[in-house]
Amino acid sequence: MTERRYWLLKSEPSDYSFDDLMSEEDQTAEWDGVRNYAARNFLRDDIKVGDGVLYYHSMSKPNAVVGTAVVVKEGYPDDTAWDPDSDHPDPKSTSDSPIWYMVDIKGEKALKNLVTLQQIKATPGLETCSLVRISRLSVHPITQEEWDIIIGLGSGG
DNA sequence: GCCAACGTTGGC
DNA sequence: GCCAACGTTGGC
Repeated sequence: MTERRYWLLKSEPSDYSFDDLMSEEDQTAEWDGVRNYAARNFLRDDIKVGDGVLYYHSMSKPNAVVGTAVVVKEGYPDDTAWDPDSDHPDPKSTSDSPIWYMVDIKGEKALKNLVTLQQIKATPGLETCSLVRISRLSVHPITQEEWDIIIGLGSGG
């Protein structure tokens, strides 16, 4: 019995925004460029096809969850690591022994209302979520309860 | 294996 | 631009 899990993925909108994702063919993109071991482990080991994704804009005005997506391909080697022309090359990672992993996600829909970091910090049930506690991580596991609260806030209810 | 120095992320 | 938090690196 596989249980659906939920994740929060961070991106700087000036780098790759939720609108950029929704503009892709099939609204699908590789989630590449993660160069942090904790985040890598989630991408490689834990994120499965069908898992729910909250798309969060960092370094933005405002910093906020802006939309939802779904995982359509699970952990596979991030080939941008050994592309010297990519944005995040890492010569230690090779196609024979990859270090970094990525997943593919498909954008679903923009939230009706942004759910800002301020709101998240001020909302009972969210104030201890991973995003608040470990702000530097780019991939966060979230619970179903946290997912439900954020979706509720985001749909204006 | 410890720890200091340094680099990066990201909120403010 | 500053600073806190945390990861990585390298000397010992």
